[in-house]
Amino acid sequence: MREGPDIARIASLVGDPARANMLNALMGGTALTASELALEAGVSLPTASSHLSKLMEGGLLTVASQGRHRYYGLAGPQVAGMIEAITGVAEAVGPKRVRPGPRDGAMRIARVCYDHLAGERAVAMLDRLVDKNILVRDGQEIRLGPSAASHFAAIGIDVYTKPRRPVCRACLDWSVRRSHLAGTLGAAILDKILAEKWARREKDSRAVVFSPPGKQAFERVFLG
Amino acid sequence: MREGPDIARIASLVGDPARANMLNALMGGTALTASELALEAGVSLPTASSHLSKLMEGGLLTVASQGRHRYYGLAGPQVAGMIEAITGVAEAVGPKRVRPGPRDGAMRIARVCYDHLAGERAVAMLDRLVDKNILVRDGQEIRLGPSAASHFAAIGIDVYTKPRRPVCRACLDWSVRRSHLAGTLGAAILDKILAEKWARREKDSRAVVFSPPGKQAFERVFLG
DNA sequence: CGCATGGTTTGATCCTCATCGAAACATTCT
DNA sequence: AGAATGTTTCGATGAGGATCAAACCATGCG
Repeated sequence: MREGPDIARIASLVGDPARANMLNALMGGTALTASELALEAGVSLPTASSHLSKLMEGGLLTVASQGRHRYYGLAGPQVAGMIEAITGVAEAVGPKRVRPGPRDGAMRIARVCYDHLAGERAVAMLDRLVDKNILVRDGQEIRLGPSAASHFAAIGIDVYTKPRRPVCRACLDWSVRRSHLAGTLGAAILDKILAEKWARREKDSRAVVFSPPGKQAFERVFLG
Repeated sequence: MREGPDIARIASLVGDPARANMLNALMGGTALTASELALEAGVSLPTASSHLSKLMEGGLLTVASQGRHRYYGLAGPQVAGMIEAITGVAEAVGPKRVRPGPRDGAMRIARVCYDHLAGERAVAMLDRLVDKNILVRDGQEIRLGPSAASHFAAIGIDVYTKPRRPVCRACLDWSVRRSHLAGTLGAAILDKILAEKWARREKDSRAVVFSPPGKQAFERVFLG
């Protein structure tokens, strides 16, 4: 009956279906209002509000009040990583995989993980960037290589403008069980992909689907 | 109200204090009997049995019957990784850190993570092994370097005898937020450390405490 | 065999917590 | 100011599930 950090408290927060749905929705990276989350979770507004305050108190969420809207978002990358880890286990032990459906395939290839790209394509990208010595792995940390600044500047990404969070971080991928790129650079790359319309977010899903020309452009820039 | 893998189901399994205590105990790596786990969780035997069957059904545990004993253990490294991830969040958001006590410090330095060593000392070891090119990072995977076989053979660890699991794996450390070494090699090294009596398991804890000469020996072999 | 020990099943109890309707509060728009 | 929309609080209801005592299996020992 030893006592460590209160793991049961955190897990039970995620353990309610309504709250799990909310967190899943927030894994999309965009902050959502209480009403949107209520809809997402399939519960009434008061119920959702109650859940949200519990998640807030548990430190899993942050909120930004803008006028009469309150935008809820995940508290940070660590929380996102935890959700991914739980998802991985659920995926592995879940015998309920009745419909591996097309959307599921799309998720494996590319999806949003909090604020950056995940999935096979993202894993391949990080591998290639490390191969080309543009990024350098240093344990769990990832550092910028000598040619990083010029390389990313060439495609319109300034790696020095957002000093708050670490620029690069590794994030474990639940579908491939390898790392992909997180941090501000990861976020900037996802922005770029969406801004250039190389890919679009699937409606009501974390899946990211590339158009054929978009896929080519992505491969030319990041896998070439 | 999209439906992914059943994350709430898994999280709610971990979300009960009794079950969380059991899982925590099993993070020590050794399989335990139902009675031991009941004691660990602070509940009666029937209650524990009920919890254990739930965890089994959820796919988080495996059991091995030996005579009239039933030894329960974690289902695999992925489950262990999930627990570590949840622990990390609980640690981060937990304002309840009333007593950072000495045992907590020992845990940060070195502890057992399922079947291998974790903590600052383990992170330092992996860094050094990679620096010396004995191991080679390849994304989340870790491969053996050219001199690996001879290097480990010299200290009595045969890296080719256990082909079932991957030899090396990276595992994210919750206290340092960097990777340490898992896989069969990680397990073999922990075995070595305990066999040579360089360190001993703290009673009723995951902490691993090195004796002064043991620490020197460890540093000579793995950090030299 | 019969007895002890480890483990599970059953049944009953109790309590937490998810849920929603109604009302209160807040903010923005007209 | 008043209406409309977004959000939280309050109160009551209900269901799920954690708990243990007692009875029930199973294995090992003499």
